[in-house]
Amino acid sequence: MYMKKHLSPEEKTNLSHNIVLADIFHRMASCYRYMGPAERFRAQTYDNASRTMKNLQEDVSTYATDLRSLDKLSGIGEGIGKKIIEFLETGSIKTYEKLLKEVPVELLELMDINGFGPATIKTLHDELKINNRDELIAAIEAGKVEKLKGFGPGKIENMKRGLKLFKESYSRMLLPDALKTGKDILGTIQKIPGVKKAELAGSLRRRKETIGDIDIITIAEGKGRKKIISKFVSIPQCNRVLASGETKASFLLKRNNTQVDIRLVSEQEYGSALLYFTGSKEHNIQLRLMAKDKGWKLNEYGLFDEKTAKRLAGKSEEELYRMFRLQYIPPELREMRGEMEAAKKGELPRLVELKDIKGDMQMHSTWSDGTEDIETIAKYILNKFPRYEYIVMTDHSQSERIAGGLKPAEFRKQFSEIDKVNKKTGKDLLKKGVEVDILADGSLDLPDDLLKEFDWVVASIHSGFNKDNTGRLLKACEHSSVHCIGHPSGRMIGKREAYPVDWEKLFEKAAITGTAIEINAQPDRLDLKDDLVKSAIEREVAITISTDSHALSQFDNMELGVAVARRGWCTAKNVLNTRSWKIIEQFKKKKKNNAAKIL
DNA sequence: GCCGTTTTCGGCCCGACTGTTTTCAGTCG
Repeated sequence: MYMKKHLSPEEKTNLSHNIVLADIFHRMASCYRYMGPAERFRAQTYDNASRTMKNLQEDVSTYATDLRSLDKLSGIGEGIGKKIIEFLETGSIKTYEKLLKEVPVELLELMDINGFGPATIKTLHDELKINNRDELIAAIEAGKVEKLKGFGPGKIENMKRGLKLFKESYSRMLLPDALKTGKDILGTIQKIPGVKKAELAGSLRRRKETIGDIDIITIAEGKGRKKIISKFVSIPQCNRVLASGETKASFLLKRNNTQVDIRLVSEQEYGSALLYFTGSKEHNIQLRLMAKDKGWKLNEYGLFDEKTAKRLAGKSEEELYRMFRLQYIPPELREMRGEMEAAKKGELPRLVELKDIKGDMQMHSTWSDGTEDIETIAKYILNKFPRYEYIVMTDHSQSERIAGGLKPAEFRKQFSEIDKVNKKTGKDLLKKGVEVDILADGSLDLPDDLLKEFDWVVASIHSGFNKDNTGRLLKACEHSSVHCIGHPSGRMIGKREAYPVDWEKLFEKAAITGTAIEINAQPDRLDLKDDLVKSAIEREVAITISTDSHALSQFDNMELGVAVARRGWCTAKNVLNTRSWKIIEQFKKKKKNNAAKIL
């Protein structure tokens, strides 16, 4: 029996058991799904267990004192509980190893691509002996697939699209995964004796939505460097060493073979190294051109006079930007989207920060498809996010049957539940909201008289992506009770492309009607994306940042939403939920008046 | 494999959409 009572702080912050188990259970689910309809319920069970693992607050080993405590977790019973314990004790699961012999793992990965289900993959495997992506691509090109029954041109087109998206996202991690991994490695490295300072650089520091590799800059002087490098490449997360020299090391991570590059620099060089390795490449090229123009030279070691080779700057990024007579440019803006010009004029925005956020504008409870009840959520927020003044409960409306969407009468019941919890906690934290479906014709999924009763109405498209989405969204904006458009583009990063929308028209309409546009902070959505956020606020559209949480652990995703807002040049002023609820009430009032004028 | 004021068996969200068909299978959420 796995017995562990006390965990070191290091173990507590290491979440990788959860991530690995979530991955294994997901693959087991795919195996069972592949085996056919008879196993579909087992498959679903494993997918549930996978989700539970992903959403756990603490490492699963803290729960795994015995089977009974594991059993309390939702979707974990005797069978899966035993497998978790087996994994913690031995590092593997026999049933899983056995399944992998029956179903090639590469086939399972195909199942994660949009348009590929178990039946499609089984046919491809059985009829054409296809085992992986490359063989599938070859078979499509050779015209073999189109000869199969049920594989018409439309389906093949769809498959090609899915494959293309998959290929693009294949080698990149989603931002939150990369952040977690990066911080984990950073923590390990900071503990190595002789490391004075260490910081994440690269696209991770710029908070791009997907991350290819992890860059870390560290300060370490002189003699001890060699020793430090050898410690670097022997940290437990390291799988294979690619390079290991005097000033830098590269290795692949055990978990997913992501590359990690580490640079050692002196204190004098730190700022220029950080600047250089943070990028973007285009931003750096621009800076180097400016340096050259002034008779200087800029590289990762510092800023130098070209003739005398005298060091002019390099200790900090601030110092370097000052030399160029530029405002300090935050990493999120270094994408050559006008930041140089703005910094020259001193017109860079003061970007919104996580601490500015006063509330969360979208979340789901057990009333629809969330995992926690309203009271649990309220208490959690009061404890974990004491600075929040309000959170808006926005369960699904009736059309979203699969997500347990609520009928009008049920929303009214939920209203009194919300009142009850607010009374009980003595705080006016919870607001009555809804994520109402925008139907195919642009009408809403709930009657107008009910919509008027909500404190906050988010309108979202969930189906019928090939309809006139622009028209539907414009119509939703024109509705006097709609305060915000939820996950406006409908994209799922690496899985589903955004549906086509005429963004100019939408932003114009949102600005005129006074409808807010959401930045949805779900890791695979990050929707609206950064460049569109920038064009939205240029047209003076109000932005909200929401986690769209379905579990307690997801409230932390606010950090990601704020990162997108920052990459989209948002100040606190652009973001509605940096304001008090009183101001939001004023926003709503204006919206109502505007909509009345238009209609 | 999980779950249980229909509890140890027998269910397990179910409708929309798409592309293939010409009444349906597969996929998605």
